[in-house]
Amino acid sequence: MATTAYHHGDLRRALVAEARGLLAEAGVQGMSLREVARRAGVSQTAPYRHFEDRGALLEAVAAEGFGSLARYTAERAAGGRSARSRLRRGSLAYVEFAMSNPDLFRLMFSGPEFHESAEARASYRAWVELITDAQASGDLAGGSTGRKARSLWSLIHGVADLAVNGHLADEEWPRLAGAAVDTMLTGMGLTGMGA
Amino acid sequence: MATTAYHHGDLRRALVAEARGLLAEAGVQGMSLREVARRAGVSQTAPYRHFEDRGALLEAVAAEGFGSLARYTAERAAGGRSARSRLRRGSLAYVEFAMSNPDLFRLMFSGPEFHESAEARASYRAWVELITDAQASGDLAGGSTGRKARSLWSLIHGVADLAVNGHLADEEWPRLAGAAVDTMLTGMGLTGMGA
DNA sequence: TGTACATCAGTGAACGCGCGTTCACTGATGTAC
DNA sequence: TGTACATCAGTGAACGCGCGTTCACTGATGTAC
Repeated sequence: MATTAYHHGDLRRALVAEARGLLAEAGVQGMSLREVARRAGVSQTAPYRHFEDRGALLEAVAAEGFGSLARYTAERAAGGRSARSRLRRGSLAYVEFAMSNPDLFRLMFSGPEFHESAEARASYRAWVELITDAQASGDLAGGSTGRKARSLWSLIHGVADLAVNGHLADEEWPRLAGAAVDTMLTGMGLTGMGA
Repeated sequence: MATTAYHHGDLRRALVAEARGLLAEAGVQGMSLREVARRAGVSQTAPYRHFEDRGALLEAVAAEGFGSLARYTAERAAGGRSARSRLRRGSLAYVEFAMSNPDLFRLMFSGPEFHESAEARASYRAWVELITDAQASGDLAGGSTGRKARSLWSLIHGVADLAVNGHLADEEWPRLAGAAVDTMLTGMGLTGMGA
């Protein structure tokens, strides 16, 4: 069943996985449909059974990326004991994800066509939930939850994008991410300075 | 002199200008050396007299972009009457520039090879100067000027990148930019709330 | 002022490229009876 | 349980593509004497 020529079984998933790997190795340019097919052990035209064209495969990879990002940040944030700590940990995780998957991160945020997925929406919702959580605990003033979520997201996305593209030194971005998030939370009036 | 076949006179500059225009029309992918040459009214091989390869032309375009960005933000910031206002106006100008030149902005921040120019350094220095200015005026506490500059830059760069790639609604990013910068400045302890 | 020559800045033909995509096809699977 | 047939998921050859880049070249300019 694993190596039958016909009826691969889960080719769609396999193609997305190979595409993600190739993307990490060779960048968006290097992610060719033919090489992805080769790696999946399938003919060059087989992908067309599952994706309309190369762009559709890229969109699927981006969607999967948003899923991974949302899961990673949520998991890391959950380990914090205070609202501030959860926000800080989630933020740092976002940048770490970007630095670990630079080309995937670039793809995800390289145009409007890549964030029209349930996964992309979920990754935004993660920020809203962290803020809601901080407001519910009484550490953060209520109101304009969305605005606060987008402000924090913008900040940490900016750190991530600058770091990924080499504008911030390797030894600086972790400290900058923490300090900048702290500054912004303070500006929002967040109480409870505990780490 | 304008239309002599040989010895164009200022071909290098013309090529960068055409490349920037083509980039705006067709994106990075669409910016082909041959089309740039065609638009400059020159043979397809002429660009090689001035640029080692396509990548070198892209780098020149990015450098020019950083120059434009630095000039635009500095000019707009200079119109503010208080330190807070200058920081706010410079920030908004940064996002406006990105929204007016989305593909140029994407190119400029699409990899480490595009910010190794004097212009790129100057555009970062603009932030340092705005912060230094705010500290000198006594509105902002001294110390860690670079850290503060990079924090603010990260925030506004994040707003710009998210807006450019369609993650923020058209009617929201100007308000978000203003509000988020205000929040961060407040977190930094900036006094003088005047607009 | 004129001539010889080096240098500079273009030309235009040609190569090679892997790629995305279309096409008509065939082998494997599932279902109705 | 067997057979007929529809459907699904692959194959492999072929086309066309504009592109980046190399090459040997030629026309224009500047300078030494």
